[in-house]
Amino acid sequence: MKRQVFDCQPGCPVESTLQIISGKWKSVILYHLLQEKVCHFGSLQRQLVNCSRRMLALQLKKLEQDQIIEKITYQDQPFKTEYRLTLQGQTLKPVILAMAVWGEKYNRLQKNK
Amino acid sequence: MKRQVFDCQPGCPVESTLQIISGKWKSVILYHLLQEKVCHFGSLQRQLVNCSRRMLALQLKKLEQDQIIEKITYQDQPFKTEYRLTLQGQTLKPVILAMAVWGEKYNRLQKNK
DNA sequence: CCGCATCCCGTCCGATACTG
DNA sequence: CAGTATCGGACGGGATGCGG
Repeated sequence: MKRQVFDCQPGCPVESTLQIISGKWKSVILYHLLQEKVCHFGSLQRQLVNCSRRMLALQLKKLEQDQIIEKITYQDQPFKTEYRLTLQGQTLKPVILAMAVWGEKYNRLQKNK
Repeated sequence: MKRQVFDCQPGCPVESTLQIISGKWKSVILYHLLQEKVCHFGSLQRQLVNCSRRMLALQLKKLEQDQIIEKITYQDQPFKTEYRLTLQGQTLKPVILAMAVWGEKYNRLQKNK
């Protein structure tokens, strides 16, 4: 592993998780992949309205390098690619889900203000 | 709320959670507060060995503004401050715990490589 | 001990244009 | 449609020093 962005104590488990899912958009990408199983580059981009093409590609590549997602490219014209979670990536489900659940409750609280 | 760093779709729950817990060190801070109930500034800094004083203060302030933690200052010399989770902050427990659990498993996997 | 202000530099990231 | 290369401005975040 190259750089350790989050070394609190060596081996802090939260730190380890952050190595993988921190980074702009990563967890949101994972959230959509959890819901839809398979996503095209374009459909992801439509969901993440404020994420640039460049940024989306970068984050997808990192997730792929960490073996959280895998990519399948079809050479047809026009090109098409599919992204899906790996088995390893699916183990992140409880983490992403916990975030989604908390966020929903939080949104409801905010609305009543 | 001032800026929306993560607008995927408006109201995306994962995005809402990220508004609160994304940011360098925030979730690690919360992790320690969950374990120890009350932390002094200094003890937090000792845990987060690579977090500068400036950075720690900044993140604590943000968490305080979002009413996730609360601060108590004792005016004795030398100064002392205590941080603890608010009730609202305690609702983040499932999120942080899920991250910790995943990180532990991940660490064990890495060790066997 | 705790926390803020200032300075300053490295990186992130958006805009744009180009390729398969 | 999916992805890469390059550039330049914005911002994050470290170092340092001051003040409660």
